[in-house]
Amino acid sequence: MRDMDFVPLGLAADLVILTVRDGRLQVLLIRRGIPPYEGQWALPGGFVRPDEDLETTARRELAEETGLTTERIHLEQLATYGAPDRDPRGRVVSVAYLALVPDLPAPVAGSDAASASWIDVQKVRGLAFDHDRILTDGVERARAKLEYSPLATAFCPPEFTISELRGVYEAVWGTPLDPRNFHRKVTKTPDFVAPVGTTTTRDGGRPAQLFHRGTATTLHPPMTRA
Amino acid sequence: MRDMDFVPLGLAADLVILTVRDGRLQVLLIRRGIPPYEGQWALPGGFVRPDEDLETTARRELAEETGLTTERIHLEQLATYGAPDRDPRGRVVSVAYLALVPDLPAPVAGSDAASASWIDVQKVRGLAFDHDRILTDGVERARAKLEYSPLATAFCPPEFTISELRGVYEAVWGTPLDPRNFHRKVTKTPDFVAPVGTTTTRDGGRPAQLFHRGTATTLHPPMTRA
DNA sequence: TCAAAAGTGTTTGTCCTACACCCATGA
DNA sequence: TCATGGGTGTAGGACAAACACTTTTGA
Repeated sequence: MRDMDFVPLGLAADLVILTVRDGRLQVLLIRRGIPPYEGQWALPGGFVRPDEDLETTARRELAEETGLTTERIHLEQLATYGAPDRDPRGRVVSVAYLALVPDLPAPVAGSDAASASWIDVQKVRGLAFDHDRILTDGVERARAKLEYSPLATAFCPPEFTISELRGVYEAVWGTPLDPRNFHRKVTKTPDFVAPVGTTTTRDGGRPAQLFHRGTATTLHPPMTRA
Repeated sequence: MRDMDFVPLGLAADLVILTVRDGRLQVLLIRRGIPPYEGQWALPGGFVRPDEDLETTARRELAEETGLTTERIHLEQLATYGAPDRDPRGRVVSVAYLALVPDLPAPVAGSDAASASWIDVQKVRGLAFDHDRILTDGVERARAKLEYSPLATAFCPPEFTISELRGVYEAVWGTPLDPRNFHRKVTKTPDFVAPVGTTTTRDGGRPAQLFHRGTATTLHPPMTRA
């Protein structure tokens, strides 16, 4: 690093916000109200303010788009995209973040002027800028992380059943899993989940135990895709 | 993303360049010749030029510091660091890259004015800026990737023996591995390595087969740390 | 002949898969 | 009572750790 050299450029934080709804992996997109790419779908995001940390920007945008208290939301840096021609307005470097949120009880309200919607990840094509690529990277990250981390719980409400957790894996990976073996594996992996002590019949059939997140940060051995 | 908003800021690419020498994991550091942090060790890096892609900046710096043709060098984006106060000169956002290079036959020459050295990763402390953190993240990434990718070969010359490859794992992970089981596992994992057909006695003892990289991009099943 | 490293065989235990089977509820 | 999902048991196979053993070189 030599002299300071302030090239004129914009610094943005864009968000890949994923959730599982109706058994399908979905992403929160906004429809752009202004050029460039007016009318097209894009990832939510915004410019980093002076003296604002990158993650603070991301969390602020997340709160604006989802209307949620974001303290308990999983948010991690994904990657940075800086091709010189990625934004027709000029040089804009975007730090992308990946957020995993539970199926929201409240609708996506108050997301300023632009209209926001949950869209099936499978159906998304033709996003503005290089957002197709960013989304692909985010989904791939999420798929990989479910294998060796307890991150699937980030898609669940505070209390969940084992089959709800299984539904997350099936939606994100797009493959069916054996309910019996899944149950055994999850409950036997140390600190993956912890029993609450109560049961629910919201999934039908025999009452299922409720669990909340355990304290594990990595899974040994990992969960395996079919 | 709303209006263009060009906050004055510097955009830099910093490099965590790792190698394995003498059985130890080492990182390339430069001693800073100018303030801030004058005289302290830091990661090599430099500012992104206008209209230059981020990875191009990283590869240019890599070539400058190592004197190598960088085409065959493994280089991947690590993470972006943008705390407002991380550089006392002003707002500087740094995109960090991780490079894995073989034990260089040629010395580290021509790295402009600053003096560059290979330092044992274990012994590094007190780097300039937030470079301790960046280095830690880079080493952690390398350790994790050896498990499920054939990336250990990036530390090896084009032709290598199985025990040289094992030496890479032992150095990066800091644990001894069973030579017999390691040999079996590597040679039986499809497309991890491919036999050249010749042998060498440079490691002493019975001649060892030489291998080069296979075409695999992920390892199934993964290599396991002790 | 000996040391050193390469490479193979074998045992033992763990984990995964597949599926038979039983349990507890609502309709 | 039946349908539905929750949960346990178990047999068979794949794989990993540990280590005895053989092979091929240089000194």
